[in-house]
Amino acid sequence: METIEQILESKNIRVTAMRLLIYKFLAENQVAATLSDVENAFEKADRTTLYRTVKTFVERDIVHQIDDGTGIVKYALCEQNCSCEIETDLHLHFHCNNCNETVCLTEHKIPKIKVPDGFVSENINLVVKGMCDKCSGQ
Amino acid sequence: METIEQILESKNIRVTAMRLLIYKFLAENQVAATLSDVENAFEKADRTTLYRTVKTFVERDIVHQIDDGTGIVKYALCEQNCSCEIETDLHLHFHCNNCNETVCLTEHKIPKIKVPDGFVSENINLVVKGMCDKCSGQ
DNA sequence: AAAATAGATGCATTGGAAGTGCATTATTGC
DNA sequence: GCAATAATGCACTTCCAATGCATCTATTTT
Ligand SMILES: [Mn+2]
Ligand SMILES: [Mn+2]
Ligand SMILES: [Zn+2]
Ligand SMILES: [Zn+2]
Repeated sequence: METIEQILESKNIRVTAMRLLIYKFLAENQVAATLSDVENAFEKADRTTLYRTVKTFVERDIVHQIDDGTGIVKYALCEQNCSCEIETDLHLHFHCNNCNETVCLTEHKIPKIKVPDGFVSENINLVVKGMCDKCSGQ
Repeated sequence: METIEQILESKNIRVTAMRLLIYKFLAENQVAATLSDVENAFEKADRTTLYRTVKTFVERDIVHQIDDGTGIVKYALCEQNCSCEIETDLHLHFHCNNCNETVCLTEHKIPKIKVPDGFVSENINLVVKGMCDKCSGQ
């Protein structure tokens, strides 16, 4: 079991108090978080610091960015050993139109998608919208 | 062959000069257009009018809104008889990371996607990112 | 240890895009 | 033509992303 410190260091991210806190926040959160969510969790911290911290995490592939169609970017921790590139890392995301929460369905990989001749697929974003388990009442 | 006037009227959209122009612009455009694209095409028109015209088109299901992950909404005409809802209308979109253009791949329908128990799928957004045919050099 | 360097954080400000309230103009139905 | 209704235009607001620069902190070098 790697500690958070080790995870950060393995990605050449300097360990700071703030970064540890933000990492923990994302780790404890079951749903993808917006920057505002992070802000609300750390009211004393500066918005820019939070913004840049999360951005660093994304650049170093320990957090992935989710575009669920709401127009507001959401963030979630990557799985261990995720490279954020290989096809096997691509999972689908579910956005609940009722509670507005977005979750990673990491077990649900994205199926092979055919594209026309001449097009080269490098990445795939798949978002399913509807009613989440909590909101559908079962 | 329906005229544009007939298409608008069939969806209870009043025919105005501006709306005809915007419709034609979208029809001639092979790639999905941002609001800025529309603005640039009609510099004399007011931004709000363009915004609300496109919005009306979306609400009446003659234009669909595309969220390709760039953070900027894009618009494209729906196909004839599109309801924007039925599963058979859902096609995939391709976003080129090189030229930044997004195109509808209307022939490529979105495959069935399984979601976990309790989740109810109502809509699916599938965007493939990579290199388009023009940019890949073939 | 002190100095030098690099990196992180905080504050102020900017920019872009979406959205709205309200006055004016055009269109429609009578 | 007149009244009602819808479309358009202008001004303004809100929201989030992003950046320049000063300051503080940690690391490295001497
Ligand atoms: Mn995810
Ligand atoms: Mn499309
Ligand atoms: Zn929900
Ligand atoms: Zn291209």
